Amino acid sequence: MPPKRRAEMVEETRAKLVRAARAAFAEKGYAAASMDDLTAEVGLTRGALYHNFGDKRGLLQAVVNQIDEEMAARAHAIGSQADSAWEGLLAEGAAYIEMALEPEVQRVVLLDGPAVLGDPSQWPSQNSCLRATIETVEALIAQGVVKPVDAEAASRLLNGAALNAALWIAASNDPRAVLARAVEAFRCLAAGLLVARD
Amino acid sequence: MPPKRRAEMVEETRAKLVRAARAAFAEKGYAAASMDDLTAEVGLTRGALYHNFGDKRGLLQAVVNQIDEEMAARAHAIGSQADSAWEGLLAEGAAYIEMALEPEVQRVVLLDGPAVLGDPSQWPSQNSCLRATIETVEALIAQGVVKPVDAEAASRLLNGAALNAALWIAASNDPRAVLARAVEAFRCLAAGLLVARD
DNA sequence: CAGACAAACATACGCTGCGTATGTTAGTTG
DNA sequence: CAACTAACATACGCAGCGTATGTTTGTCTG
Repeated sequence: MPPKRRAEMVEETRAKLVRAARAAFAEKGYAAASMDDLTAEVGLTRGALYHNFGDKRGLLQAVVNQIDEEMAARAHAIGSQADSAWEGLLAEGAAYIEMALEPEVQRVVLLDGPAVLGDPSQWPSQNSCLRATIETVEALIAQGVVKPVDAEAASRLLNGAALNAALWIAASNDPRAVLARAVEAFRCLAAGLLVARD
Repeated sequence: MPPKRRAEMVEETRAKLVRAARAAFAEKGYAAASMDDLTAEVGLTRGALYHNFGDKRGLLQAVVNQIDEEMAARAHAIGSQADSAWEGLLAEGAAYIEMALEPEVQRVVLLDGPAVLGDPSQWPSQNSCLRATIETVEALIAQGVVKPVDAEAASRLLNGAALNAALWIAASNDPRAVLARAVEAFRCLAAGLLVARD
């Protein structure tokens, strides 16, 4: 094993802290997660935490950024393999809803994130999911598939709808059934963006 | 002044606590609001709080219920004076977006509420706003104006879209301008529920 | 290559704040 | 009017965050 450089050690420490925080925040929620327990689980102390991330919020920010980027990557991968750009948008929305079913996403990104860090669109990660949706909508407008609406406004509402659907599904007794209802309603609403039909 | 009955005193105490909590939660957020300061402002101590509401969460629940009911009443009043049921739904949505601009609603009901109390639809207040929207949608379906979609699913997504729009607006530099963009996009999405157009 | 310097943590401390256990007062009932 | 209880206030313990202060280990320079 080659001797570890300083930078590598730091990166490893940060990664360990973020990994532990991800699990703790998802399981207990931000407020109930103890920084002492968190750091001890990976053989560190709070000293490492406050050195690397400033404070508890800083750690949450790092966790949120990581998850958010993973979500955007997954959503984009799913959306890009659809037959048409329009179907891509719908698939992207459905994927977003499904991802939000994971406790990590739900608890950390959708519930505690906004409450502790404020409006998601102001986050450093710039809410990757939102940006991806905006680009897709803009492309659809350019293709003449979607009406020349405000792409950002439409994307934000679409994402908001998907987000709320996810909360609904997660709290339900029969997630699979509710998921189907939510996706159907999502497709229906999104159709409002299309140019005249029939 | 007639001698105050015991029940009246209790009701007055509860009202004072809820009023103080509303202000404190809206201004500082749930986590940063101190129960000591809160109660002292209305000449009480934490003893009164834990006796009447059980714990800090209980107080938040009471505050949320109160605001939620006020919102539903306002939205219903606005929606019911529209020319048609369809315009009523749109007006209701717009009203919901506008109400969410108030710090009280935004901070307490939309951010801290879900994070601390969990999914809003599981709240004792049953999320009055959602119920109102569902009823409106069901009526529109019965009238043949809206496609026979899942009323609950559609209502939840509509509300979610409005909610997200509100967060966006509140964080923007030019709320009035963004409000207009959001309402326009909302009308556009909602149109997806209509039966065939043109 | 030795000494200085700073980064990367660990340790120790204080303070805030929640919840609870225990008092105290005032109203209600038999 | 005496016993009882609801409605608070007071007092205490404890967890947890942030910070101030050590300590070690790498890195850089003359």
